Amino acid sequence: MPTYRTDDGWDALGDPTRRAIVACLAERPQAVGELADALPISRPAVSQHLKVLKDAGLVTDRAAGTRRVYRLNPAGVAALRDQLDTFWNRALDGYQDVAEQPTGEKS
Amino acid sequence: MPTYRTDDGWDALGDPTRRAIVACLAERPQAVGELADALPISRPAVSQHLKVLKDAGLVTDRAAGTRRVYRLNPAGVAALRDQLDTFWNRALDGYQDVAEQPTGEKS
DNA sequence: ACGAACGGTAAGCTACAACTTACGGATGGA
DNA sequence: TCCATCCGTAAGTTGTAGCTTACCGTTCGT
Repeated sequence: MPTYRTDDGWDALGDPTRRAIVACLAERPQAVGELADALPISRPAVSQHLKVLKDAGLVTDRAAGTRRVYRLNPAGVAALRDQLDTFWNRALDGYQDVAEQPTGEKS
Repeated sequence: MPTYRTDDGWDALGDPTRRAIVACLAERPQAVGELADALPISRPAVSQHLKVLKDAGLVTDRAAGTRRVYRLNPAGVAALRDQLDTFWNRALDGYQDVAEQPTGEKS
């Protein structure tokens, strides 16, 4: 049972190429061809990544004629940020003291 | 040149097992054995993941006798969160209008 | 000082996922 | 209506990353 928790977006952003796509889309909404032209990978590859990102709720697609314009989904990004905040706060909760004071943790 | 930007922490959190470790460490600092006992993987595997997380600046280690206590690094988590915020803000910046208006992106 | 335990590293195997080429469906233009 | 373009999917290959077992160094307890 090697699956603890598929937090969607995390898996999606775990890939460098996908992060590059997200970065491109962060600048402005773009079509698949645009992204493929800006990245060193083929169009099909971009499509697949886009599918993953869309499945993760990080991007949304809009049909514009024969083109398909993808854009970032602020809600999805916000969800990730929120989760990160949780980790962060929880860490600070039981750490602040332990972290600063290496209370001479000899045996 | 298939490397766009290795944002450290992203690659680290891209793995479910590593996310589980982070979750465990978020609760409280723990030794390698503790983590291995809580997870369905061997100790060496935990060590390797810990190494990746440490290299990414997401955790720090403290020697406690024969044990090695690892803890989350709030700064590392904050860095991720900050970067996420950047994406988020940038998206909102050039989207709100473009998303609604398909400004006739003909060839 | 000896024994025991904990943790990190090395080497190897397996599985997954990212990328490619090829194909088909759909939409726009002439 | 016919052609061209764009996108998504299918099938296949390859690289890599995660896991395991085995070994070694280090540190504590007796």
